[in-house]
Amino acid sequence: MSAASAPLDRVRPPRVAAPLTRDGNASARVADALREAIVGGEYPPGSRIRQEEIAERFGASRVPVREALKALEADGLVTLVANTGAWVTRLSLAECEEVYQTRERVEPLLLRYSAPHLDDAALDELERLAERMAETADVEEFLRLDREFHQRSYAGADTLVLGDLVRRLWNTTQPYRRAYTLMIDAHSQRIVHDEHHMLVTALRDRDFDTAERVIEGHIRRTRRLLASHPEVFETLPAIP
Amino acid sequence: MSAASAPLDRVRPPRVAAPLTRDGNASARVADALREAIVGGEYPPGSRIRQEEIAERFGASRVPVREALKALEADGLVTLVANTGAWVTRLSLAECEEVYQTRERVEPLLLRYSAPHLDDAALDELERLAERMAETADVEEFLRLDREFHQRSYAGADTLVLGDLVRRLWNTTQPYRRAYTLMIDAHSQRIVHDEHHMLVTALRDRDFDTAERVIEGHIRRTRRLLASHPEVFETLPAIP
DNA sequence: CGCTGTGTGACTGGATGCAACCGTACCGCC
DNA sequence: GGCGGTACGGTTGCATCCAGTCACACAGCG
Repeated sequence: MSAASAPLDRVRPPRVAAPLTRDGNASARVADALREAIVGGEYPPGSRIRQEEIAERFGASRVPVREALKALEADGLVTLVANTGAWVTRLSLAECEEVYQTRERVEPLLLRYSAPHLDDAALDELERLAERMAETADVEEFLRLDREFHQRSYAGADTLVLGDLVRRLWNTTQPYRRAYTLMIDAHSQRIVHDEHHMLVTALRDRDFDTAERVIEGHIRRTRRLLASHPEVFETLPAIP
Repeated sequence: MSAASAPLDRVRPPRVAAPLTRDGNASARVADALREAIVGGEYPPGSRIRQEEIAERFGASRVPVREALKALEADGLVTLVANTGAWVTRLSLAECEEVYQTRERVEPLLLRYSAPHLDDAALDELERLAERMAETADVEEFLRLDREFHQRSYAGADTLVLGDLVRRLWNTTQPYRRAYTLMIDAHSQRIVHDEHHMLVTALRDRDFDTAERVIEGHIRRTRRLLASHPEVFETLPAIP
């Protein structure tokens, strides 16, 4: 190929840095907004996504919408079929378990990256979030707090690829977490609270090995709980 | 939003299935070809990618090229900067170690999915690949065989998300694997061969725990070897 | 009454053209 | 001679237009 000659070619691009909330880029803006809408439950798994509808909704043309869909496809959030359309990715129980097993292995690593950099203020905030989770009865609030709790526990990691990976895994499974959160009883909720508390305690003690084990067990228990509610994956019954 | 009314909306899309080598889709074709070109070393990390050049090369317009770039960005292979351009993602040593540590945790899991479904023929093929690796002196051949060896060891996994994840991790680190392969000595190469052989043996014995440990150690050792050659990441010196 | 073939509608995919932005180089000024 | 401002070239980003494809529905046939 033609050797790099123009000076611009040698400019170092900024490190990927901020995958969320970019600026003047319509394509990225649509991608972020659509991702948020899907994760927020507005478009449930299996629902059709029409390019024109999205374009009109976000005040853009269909071209940036298509680019956003391509990006979200790579994220695993939507499934594209050539010449046919786009749907919000629907996971089977087996696929969801895959994601959770992956999380069991990966999130302890991310926690290991993060933990040493969490100061007392951050840990206090974690504890406060855990308390608020125990008090709320609203599902959406519970999900939001849960997500923020874990995200903050990873906030100390100045990693670039691992954080994105974990975020992707969370995003793709968010709809199912929502569905099963609706059906967990007070006892299970109590266990979640205890595990979060154990995590904070381990982090305070600078006992990172224990912290890793706690988060791993936390995810594993959730996976098993989810597997015991397969009906979550059978809504939207298979079409003939 | 408007409730799904058109019958098409309820059609179940085919499972994500084949992310590689799709058909009439120009965008996907460009993405695959460009991915292969990057992984193949034709576009080294840090090099500029001009849309028009790619479009002309693959006989397409700039629109599918941009969609392909968006997908590859989500794959972590290219880095896009708004209104500026696209570059092949360049990893720092720290980022590369992140990817390798992730692989250490994830690939044993994928192997666990795959191993039970590998029959004698598959294991024979693995052994044959390992032997050919020991014989070859060509770097590209070595890399190709190594990739195929590991890919085949995961071929039994009928997983959908994990396989893609591992493939992504391999792709993003391929250039660095190539760079350091050029500088490993006969002793290290011998160790690689032994580890591959140990893996096949464990698989033959249906000793999956050992297989997991072997693959984990294999990746860890490679990571450390790579960390001992930081000069790999200092080519293309940082621009002022 | 059930099945097959064809027509129509709607959506997606791609190409072209234009506007906006960035980086570079040149020129004037301090 | 060094520095700041400005004009230019090149590239990216987006909107519009057109062609291709798929799904659905209806008519015709067995």
